[in-house]
Amino acid sequence: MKKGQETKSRIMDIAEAAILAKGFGATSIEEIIEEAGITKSGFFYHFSDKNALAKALLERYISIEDELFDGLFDRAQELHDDPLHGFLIGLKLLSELMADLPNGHPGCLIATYCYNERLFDKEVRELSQRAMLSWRKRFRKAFDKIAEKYDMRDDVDLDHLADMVSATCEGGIVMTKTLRDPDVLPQQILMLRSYIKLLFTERKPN
Amino acid sequence: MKKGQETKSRIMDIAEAAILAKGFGATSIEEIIEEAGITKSGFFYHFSDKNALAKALLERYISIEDELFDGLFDRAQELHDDPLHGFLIGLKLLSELMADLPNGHPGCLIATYCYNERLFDKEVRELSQRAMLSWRKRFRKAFDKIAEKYDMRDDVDLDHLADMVSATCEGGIVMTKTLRDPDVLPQQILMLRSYIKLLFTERKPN
DNA sequence: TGTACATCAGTGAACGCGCGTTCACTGATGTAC
DNA sequence: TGTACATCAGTGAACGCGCGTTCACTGATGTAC
Repeated sequence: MKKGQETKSRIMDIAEAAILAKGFGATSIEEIIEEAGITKSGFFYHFSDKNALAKALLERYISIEDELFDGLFDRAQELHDDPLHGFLIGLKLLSELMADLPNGHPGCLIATYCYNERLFDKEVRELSQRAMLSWRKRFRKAFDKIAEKYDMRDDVDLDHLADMVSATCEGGIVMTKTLRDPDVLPQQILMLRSYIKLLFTERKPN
Repeated sequence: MKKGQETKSRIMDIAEAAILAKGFGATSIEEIIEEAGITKSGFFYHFSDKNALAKALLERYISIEDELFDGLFDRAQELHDDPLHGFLIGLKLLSELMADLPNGHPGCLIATYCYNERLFDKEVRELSQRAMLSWRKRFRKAFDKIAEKYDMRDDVDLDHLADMVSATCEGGIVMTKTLRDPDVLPQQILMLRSYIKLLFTERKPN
């Protein structure tokens, strides 16, 4: 990586950690550059203003998260070609990944941003929104495939079921952070897994 | 209500709304007093410093939320004396209550605080933690009663199940705020209801 | 290989504004006798 | 009922600090000929 890019991503790492712990408005450029070991003008060389930092962080966060989901559920599907069992394995892998974070999940950038919405311009807010909708679509696709093969014990909307994946992660993260207990998030993911296991039932051959 | 108390709670209303939309650090005393129509010294007459405001807001939020849960699930239990069906009615009522908020849920103060943790002293952080644990205990009690009468289709820990109520609310709120869609939170509560309905199954008479 | 120029990755100093907090004060209301 | 005093619910002015942003600049590296 070129020197400029290396500095830029270091700024972003520091900023992200600070924002997840104090919110965007309470995170000053001053403290970021102090930790990064550059001057304030150095910061403004990389970001035109503070909002540009917010946008860059969110874009990076979303693409990392997308890649993570891609890799995880693709790999799970390789381990078991049945759509339901593949998805259940995916959730197990996700739970294990979250359990492996030594100090618990540091927080979801989209959640902080939603509790800081008034600070951002329309562009950033729409970026969050699009990401949430893309995750709905992603999981909806998986549930469509499952529903082709399995009957459902309860008549629930598959979009709502898809949203449950994001909601469980967001809720689990808030609880893990509040309780300072790294286990809550992975356990909540396993609770979601339990629901999906119960919800879908082998289709009777007709 | 005496005049001082009336002003104090007006300050708190304005502050809470601002904090849920911008975070604690980005909410200035200046903007609060402007909206409240008092001077800055008037603010400091009611709160010794900004942290005292944070603490007062959290205490009020927790006690309101506690009363809400008490009222709701007590009433639900009156409507159906079976512990499972009473609880399912409670979740339905909760979902309807959330659906009735015209602009969607404004946000959970505990969630903002967890994403602003570095800004608060130990006292405030422990207050959040205790509230979360008390909700776990509250719902755990309800599930214990249900589990006395019903078998479970899946062997899950009842503390984790109890946590699922808070996690669903927190996750649903984050999604509702991010998507600007008031329906997501109530629907997620109904998804939780669907899980609980499937999880518990009539005990065979022995 | 040498030179001229362009781009990269910053530095240093200054700016004006708004922030949280303090302090001496004041007018209105309540209470004791 | 009148008076003295205490408490309540604030006001007004001032403070020093840190914030985001701008601007003219610079040394190191890369590229063209």
